[in-house]
Amino acid sequence: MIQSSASDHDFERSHCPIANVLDLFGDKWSLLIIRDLFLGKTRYVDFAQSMESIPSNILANRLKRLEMAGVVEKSAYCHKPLRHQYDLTPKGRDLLPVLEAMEQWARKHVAGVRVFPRFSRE
Amino acid sequence: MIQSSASDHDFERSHCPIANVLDLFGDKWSLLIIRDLFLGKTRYVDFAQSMESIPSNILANRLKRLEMAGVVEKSAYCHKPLRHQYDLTPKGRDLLPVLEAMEQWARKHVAGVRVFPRFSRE
DNA sequence: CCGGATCCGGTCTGATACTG
DNA sequence: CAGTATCAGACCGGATCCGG
Repeated sequence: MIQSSASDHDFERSHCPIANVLDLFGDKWSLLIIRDLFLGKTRYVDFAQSMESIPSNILANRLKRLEMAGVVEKSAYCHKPLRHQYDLTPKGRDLLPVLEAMEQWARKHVAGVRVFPRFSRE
Repeated sequence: MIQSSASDHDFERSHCPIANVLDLFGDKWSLLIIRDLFLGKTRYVDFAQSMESIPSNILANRLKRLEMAGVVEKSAYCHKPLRHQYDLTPKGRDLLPVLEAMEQWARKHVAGVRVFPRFSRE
């Protein structure tokens, strides 16, 4: 029997917590959007202008994904003309330790990084 | 002049710590390999068999990238036949807080995750 | 102008096959 | 065992276009 049964590798993607996180945020942009949300940005253009110009289709796609994942919430803050804003949900705010850990690592190991004006912790 | 000068967006990819980390590990597999290294795996086949079969070319590519980034070290543990092993460098071991933060988040927010037998903290 | 949607070329991913 | 080769298809990034 060459095919292994499910029991002999315990950390499939679906069961491993790290893999679960990476399935949601394992790309170059998602966590940068989360970072910008922590830094107080809320509107589409704010994200688009920050972080050396993320392509607009990628931005729209990621915002949708983050919204579906329940870490970002979209709401209208103006109806005429229609304008939206994006905010972190509690689930999204719980990602702060991940960003902080990354920031610490980069501060220690990557030369020339610029330190944040501290994430607004709430 | 349509092209904007470099000075008007402060958090370019090259200066933002988060972006720096994501440039190195911002994909679905790299941090899973790091995780496996923390869990004590050292050989190519160990990685290949873990994490629901990562394609072998991707694995080879990521190992090379991680090595070039200085977080993983490759050495021969046997010369006849030639066998290699991979180990975390101190720089790589400093990624533990990132993995822990992700694990915590998944444990809280993703259903059905299986908890690690605690990363071997050294 | 704002918030995307669409199109398109190019790069990267992933599955499998193959080699030393 | 430890990768490399190949190749189709997914995804990315840049530009442009469109409705409000």
